[in-house]
Amino acid sequence: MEENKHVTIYDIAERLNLATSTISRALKDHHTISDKTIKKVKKTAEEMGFVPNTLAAGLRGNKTRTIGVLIPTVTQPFLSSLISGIEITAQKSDYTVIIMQSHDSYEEEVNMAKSLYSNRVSGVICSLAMETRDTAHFNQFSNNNIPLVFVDRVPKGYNTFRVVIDNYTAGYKATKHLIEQGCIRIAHFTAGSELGNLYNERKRGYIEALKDHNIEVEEELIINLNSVTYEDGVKASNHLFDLKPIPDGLFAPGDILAVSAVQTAKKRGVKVPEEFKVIGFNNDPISQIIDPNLSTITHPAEKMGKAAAEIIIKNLKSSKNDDAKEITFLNTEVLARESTQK
Amino acid sequence: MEENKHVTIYDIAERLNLATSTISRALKDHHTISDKTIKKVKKTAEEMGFVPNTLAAGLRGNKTRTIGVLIPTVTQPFLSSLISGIEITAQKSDYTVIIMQSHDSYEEEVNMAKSLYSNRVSGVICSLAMETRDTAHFNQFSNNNIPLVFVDRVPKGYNTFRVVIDNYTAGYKATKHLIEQGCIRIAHFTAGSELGNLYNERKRGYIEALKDHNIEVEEELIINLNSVTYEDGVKASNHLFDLKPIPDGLFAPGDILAVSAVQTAKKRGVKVPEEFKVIGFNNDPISQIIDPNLSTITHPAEKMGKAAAEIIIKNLKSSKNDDAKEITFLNTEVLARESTQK
DNA sequence: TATTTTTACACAACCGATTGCAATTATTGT
DNA sequence: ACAATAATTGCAATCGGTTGTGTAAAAATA
Repeated sequence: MEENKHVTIYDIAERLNLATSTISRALKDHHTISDKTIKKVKKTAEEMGFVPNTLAAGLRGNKTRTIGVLIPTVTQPFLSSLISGIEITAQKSDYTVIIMQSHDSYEEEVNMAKSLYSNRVSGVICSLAMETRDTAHFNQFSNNNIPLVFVDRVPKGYNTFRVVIDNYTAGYKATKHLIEQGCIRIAHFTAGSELGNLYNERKRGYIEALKDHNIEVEEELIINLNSVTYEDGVKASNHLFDLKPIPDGLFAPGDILAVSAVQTAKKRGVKVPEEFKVIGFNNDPISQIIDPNLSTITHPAEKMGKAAAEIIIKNLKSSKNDDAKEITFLNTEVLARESTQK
Repeated sequence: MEENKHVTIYDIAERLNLATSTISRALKDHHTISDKTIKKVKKTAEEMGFVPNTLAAGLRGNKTRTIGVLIPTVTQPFLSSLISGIEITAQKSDYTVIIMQSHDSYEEEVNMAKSLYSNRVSGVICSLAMETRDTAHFNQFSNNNIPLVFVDRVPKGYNTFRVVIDNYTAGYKATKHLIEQGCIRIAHFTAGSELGNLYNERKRGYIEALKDHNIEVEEELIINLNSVTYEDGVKASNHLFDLKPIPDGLFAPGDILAVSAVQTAKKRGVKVPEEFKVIGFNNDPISQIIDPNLSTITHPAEKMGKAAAEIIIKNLKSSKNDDAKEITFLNTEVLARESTQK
């Protein structure tokens, strides 16, 4: 149990009779240091087990090479894939990732944002909490020139980078797919959230698709959920199956909801897809597990993570204060599987 | 677009005509500072939008209140729940969590460990990569008195904290359950990994359970997988169903594998659970989605995360150099669902 | 009132890497 | 051989909190 104190560049400097500045430069191949010295320093550093202190460097240079990620939770497949993408890209450029969960709480999001700022992250990637209604807590980043990228659940009217899918089009595609499979009375689950209102967009797509195909929009078939959970999905599904006649299709803006509908249908003796076709959203793992396999809309989580991280890194490199905070749209596709088969 | 420079305690000190030391102490309610001053300082800090620089504090105090988490991936349900548990506990005690993924690669694990050390994390929670065969890269933590907790996939013969389940007993229970449900020829999938060999333990439990119930252990029914993936599960399952007669039960040490077996069974016309009963492991979300619902063994991911984080935090508080690195065993249970019904 | 004890705050070093600038040494040209 | 230039390396300040120690003022005690 030896108490190795951390080895610093001072230790190396002493050993080699050089200045710390020389060590510092040698370690990063600065051109003013001779090759001989560089080799010597690196060798000694290696021998002594030197590991640079990120804090010191970060404090001095005011850059930490750290990307803060602020998301509702890590346990949703979409979000953990998002993280994965961020992390892979970050790792390539030698960035570290700090992850914080808001648990969809506004208060926690505010605290976490402050904590990220406190840690002087170089950039921030965020997907908004459900509860969040204003974005003042993100000003500390914008004001200090810390690149900020919102992903998926993004605020309106806030000038930052955004990486999203076109939820309107996706909703349209999903609904159109159901129509093409023969549905004429299509139900829809939705959920209200003002800021990161991707459900509204999907709903808009749903409605437009119906209109374009001359199908009447029935308010009774659009069910507003309190939360996007399995339980609420079951409730809503039961409600649908209580109707007479029941609808013949459902566009659920999430695979969990879709699965809850399929399972509720089974319980109530409704045959999927014969009597009731379902399309979900996200292409979560469960969509391929459930029987019948769930048709769904792809949601390129990992790609979105990569894109977001790349924006941060690129922005940090150029460091020019682009005022143009572009929006990156990633593509989505219909995955036609068993649950919407004719 | 105002360029607010970060507000520091120097700024506050100047404004109030006080020393930075006073500011620093006032902000943390040091007893040598008068209440009046404390209030004044806090108010001003608030007004000026002061956010402490974690780096500076960490550098000086050599403690960052950061917990490093080093795991194979964040996308497995077990691991993302583990993170969730860690994060919840950390947040309560005002710790930050840094997450890094090894992607089951030894090399990456070594790099990530170095990076965590470089970030001077206060503690480390790790679940080993599949590839990892030695633990030398963790010595930097032990040697420097940085608490290290291994979770789930833990190394043998390395004196650190460990939070695990009793894989042997869990394997025994799972197998016993199958026997109780009437199985007499029980197959088992396993996977080889030397260091964090939880599969070996589960297998050991499987074998002992068979022996205790006077059932012959047939090598032919124990299949060694290269990886714990859906694809390899399908292969192995097909292999089982090629046997004559086919086994009547399977203990799969992971729900993905179990699901792959159930789905392969369906494809090949084998009825689950009538002809073939299956029990999985982990209680992943998919276990409740698949039809028939999968019997499984609970794996208290979030609890394990919490336990691990608590160990770190407790250890950091007492800071006494406990040589006793206890092992925390968490409980597992059989969840009997449809896939093993008589 | 004089003296001791508290109370409240200031001073300054410190953590470890970075970097502008000065200084030294080596190299080149004439 | 000597100035001029280039190549190396050293010096010292800096980032922003933290903390041991010193000190002046206020309060308590004699």
